[in-house]
Amino acid sequence: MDTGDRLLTPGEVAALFRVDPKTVTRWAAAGRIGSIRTPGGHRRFRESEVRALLEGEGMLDEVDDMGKPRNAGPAASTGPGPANAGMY
Amino acid sequence: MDTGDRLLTPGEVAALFRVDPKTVTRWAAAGRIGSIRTPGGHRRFRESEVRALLEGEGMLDEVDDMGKPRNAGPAASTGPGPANAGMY
DNA sequence: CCCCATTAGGGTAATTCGGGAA
DNA sequence: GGTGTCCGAATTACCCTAATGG
Repeated sequence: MDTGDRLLTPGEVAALFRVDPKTVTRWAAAGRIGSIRTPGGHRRFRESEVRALLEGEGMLDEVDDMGKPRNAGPAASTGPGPANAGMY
Repeated sequence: MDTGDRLLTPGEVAALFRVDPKTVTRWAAAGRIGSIRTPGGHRRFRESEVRALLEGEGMLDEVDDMGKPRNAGPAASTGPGPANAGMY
């Protein structure tokens, strides 16, 4: 099923994370986030991947104690998946 | 669905509370406030949650319960949003 | 074809992180 | 128990100009 592979621009991702578009570009350059390059060299990011990152991206299954239930995280799409997470 | 709240940087939250950014970081580490991490490891806080904390609406019960929990809710994480405990 | 907003790239300053000690 | 400050290191933000996208 479609994971919602809508492509987002660096500016969109930057607004979601409250960071500078340049920072998003740096993440892609560092391989922290999957990126698709246009023939011209510009980057595009997958909406599903960005969303997973925002939510805490976890492959951890965790339920809420209050509020509403939340379905499991979406399967990775075409990216290398959980390439790297947590490296400081 | 979307809370539609902006994300604040530790410095912003620190200025709101008149405390050190380091203190805000400790609150997040202690799970007293929800936090979203950037792929780089930096923290972002929800404007709505910070506002609620400033108003004092975050916790309606902070009486003596250090030894016997009553029903004060098991320390939700992000509050209105999906729970996600940061950890890396 | 031209127009305008956004993005890429490099470089430098400011902020944040993490742990430890006051 | 909680907060403010120190340190080194990493990450992020803003400066610029040129190219890409629509």
